[in-house]
Formats: sequence, structure tokens, C-alpha cells
Amino acid sequence: MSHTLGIRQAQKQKTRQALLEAALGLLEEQSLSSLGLREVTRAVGVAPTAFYRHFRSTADLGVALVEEALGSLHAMIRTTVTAADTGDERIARAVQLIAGHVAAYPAHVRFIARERHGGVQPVREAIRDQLVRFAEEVRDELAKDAVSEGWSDADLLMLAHLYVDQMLVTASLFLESLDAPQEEQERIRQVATRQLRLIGIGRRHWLD
Amino acid sequence: MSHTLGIRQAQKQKTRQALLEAALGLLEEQSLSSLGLREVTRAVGVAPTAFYRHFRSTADLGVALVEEALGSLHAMIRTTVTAADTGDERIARAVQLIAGHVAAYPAHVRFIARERHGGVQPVREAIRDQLVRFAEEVRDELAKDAVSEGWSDADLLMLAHLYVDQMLVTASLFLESLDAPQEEQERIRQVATRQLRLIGIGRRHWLD
DNA sequence: TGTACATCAGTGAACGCGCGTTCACTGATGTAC
DNA sequence: TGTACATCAGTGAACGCGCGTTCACTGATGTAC
Repeated sequence: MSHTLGIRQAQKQKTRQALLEAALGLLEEQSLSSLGLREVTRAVGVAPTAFYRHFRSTADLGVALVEEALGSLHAMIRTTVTAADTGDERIARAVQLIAGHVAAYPAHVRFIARERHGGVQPVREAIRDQLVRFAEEVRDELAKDAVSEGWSDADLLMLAHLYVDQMLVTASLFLESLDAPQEEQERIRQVATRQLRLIGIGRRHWLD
Repeated sequence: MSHTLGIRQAQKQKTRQALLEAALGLLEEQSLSSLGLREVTRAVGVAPTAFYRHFRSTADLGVALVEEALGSLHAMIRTTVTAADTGDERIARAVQLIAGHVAAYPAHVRFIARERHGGVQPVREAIRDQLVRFAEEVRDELAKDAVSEGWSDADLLMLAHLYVDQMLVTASLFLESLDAPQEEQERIRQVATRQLRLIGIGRRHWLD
């Protein structure tokens, strides 16, 4: 044992986490570029000045949120793509995975969708960098598949980006439908499934 | 003649247009949810109170910008999809069309990409409604094609949404590359071309 | 064409308010002996 | 284990500033006769 972080460090981490979570909550109804430092500290119940012990600015906090939000997406994306393959039931399972993730972490998904093209440059860059890394991992997964025989590395990456973007589009549709009737989610699920199927068909015939 | 709008109406339209353009410029570096009314009037050179003669709020101005920005995209999308078809040169032409549009109206493209998932609900809804209309038009274009024989209406709409989303993804990549070296734009052009080609292949084999 | 009145886009002063940031501080936690 | 000092997360007062909104106004444009 011996090094359990210390009371002071532990408390600091707790406050930092509270700030991140409060910010994520406030960002459901606005963009990062209009999020106020005082709003966040008020929501947590600490003095405004405490903010500076953890972040330089709200933009800085945003970059930290990218790590957190995409960390949770990380595992999901890999699994989805491994499943997204060509088989129909595997595609259906992948779409269910996305829907489940959106239901489990709606604020994370909203944050990424919103700030990917948002008004805060460092955050946009952090998201773009992570998505590039995702695409590279997806490419590596795709490369393992027999269907990928004869594919160039560039084309695998091209397809990987198509999958990643398609996943984000689908996730944001599920997000919008969270308060909608069941049938709406079912409709989105069906469209997404068919889109992935069409891409899968294109993939199988790419080298014809 | 007789009804040339009147001096007063004409001047009012001019001011309104100046407000819209100033806002669009300011939105290159921030999101609508943080855009201030005074910022906009300052940029135009009118009193803050003049704003209220034209818009109820910045959100209201945002909705007006959606019409303007998507109006310019409208023609482009139709042409792109008609071209996007299956032939390789037609796809290349479609991608060039997108690149050209982004170079001609970067602020419009940025606004739509940014506010599509942004923090202002009425604006998100206005964009979503317009994109649904686009997808329906694209579906109608696709239906005319011989390749679409035997396709259900739902599947044509599914493909139309795939094309519309893919177009926006590509447009926002071109946008990010506007200040990048020529090779970067060339790379994006090539990836986008291959993605459209893959989708086209999936389309041709959909009913196999 | 000229006159008298109505309209209304844009003005400018004033308001209360919450913002980000600074600063010296407090008191619990950590460390050295 | 106990003591003396150092560290540092969080405090609270204070600041100057720009915000959105209100209001009564002005003067050019429009309209009726």
C-alpha cells in the first residue's frame, strides 16, 4: 500500500471531477464557448477562485472533458467495428451497441458532437486528434479481417474513417431521439443498420 | 414599376443584411450561444437597440442565418448528388463541386457544421428540418436513376441521408484544410472520392 | 405640387447584473527531525 | 509519538467591464387630401 495518494490529493481530484461533471451537465443546454467559470463553480458549490486550482480556463476544462468523453467511446468504437463486419446479425449488434452507449452516456456523446465543430479551437483539435487515433485503430481491426485481403493501407484507413463518421452520425441521431417515442428509435436503428449494410456490400465488392 | 419597395424598406433590409453578415463573420471564432447582440451591432456600426428592429434575439438571428446558409448549399447538394451517381468521373466532379462551394462560402459551411449540433435549440431544429428536406430531394433525384429500379422508397431515403451526411463530413474536412497546404486538400479530395465510390458500389449491389 | 400628419428605423442615456481575474487570507494536510 | 514549519486547496472581498433590455426621443420617409 503505502501510497494511497494522500488526503489532500484525493480531495483535489474529487473537486476536479465535480467540476468536470458539473460542466458536462451545463453543456447539455449550451456550447463550451458560452460556458462561464462562475456557472461551473456555482453548480459544484465552491468559490469561483477555486476553479483556477484545477484549470486555466473553461477551454482547458473542455480539453480535459474530451479525454473523459472519448475514453468512454473508445471501447465502444472498437467493439462496434469488430462487430460491424459484414454479417447481418453482427451489424444489428453493432447498432444496438451504439444505441446502448448513447443511452448510458448521453452527455458524453452530446459534448463530442457539439464541440467537434464548436467554437473553441483547442477542443476541436483534441477531438480531431482522438478521432484520427480511433480511425487508425479501426483500420487495424479491419486489416485482420479476411475481407481486407488485397486492400491498400490507405483504402483501409479511408473505410475506417467512413465507419467512424457514420458511427458519430448514428450516435447523434439516437441522442436526439432519447425523449422521442420508441418507434422513432426503432426507425433510426433500422436506417443505421441498412446504411452499415450498404457500406459492407461496397466493401465486399471493392476489389471486383 | 410603382412598387420598388420604398426607401425606408430598402434601408431596413440593408441593415438587416449587414447584421446577418457581421454575425456570420463573428461566428467563425465562436458559437452562436456565446454571440452577443452588442458585438453584432458594434461590427455593423449601429446602436445596440437597433438590433431589436430586426430580430428578437441572437437565436432568432441564427434561425435567419440557417435559411441563408442552406439556401446556398441547396443548389450544390442537388447537383452533387445528381453527379454522385456511379460513374467515376461524375464522382470526381461532385467532390470538386463540394470543394468549390466550401472555398466560395466558408462561413456558411462553418455555421451549419457548428450549429447543427450547437447549443441553440431553435437553430438546431431549423437545420435539421432543412437537411430532412434536402434528403427528400436527393431521394427524388436518386429515384430517377435506372440503378434505383426495385428499390423501396424507404431504402432510397436511407441512401439519400447517407449521401447528405457524407457531403457534410467532406465539406467540413475541406473547411479545416482551407489554410493547409495544397497536398492536404488533395488528400481529402481523394479519400472523399473513394468513400463515395465505395457507397456507389454498395448501391449497385444492394439488390443482389 | 404643396401641406399637415402618421409612421417607424435608428438613437443614446440609463439600469441592474453577472462576468473573469487579482489578492491576501485560512486552516487542514504533509514533512522533517 | 510529538513538535515546528511548509505546503497548498479553497475562501471571500474587491475591481472594472460589457452585457441585454427599457425608454422616450428624433428626423427622414410615407400618406392623405
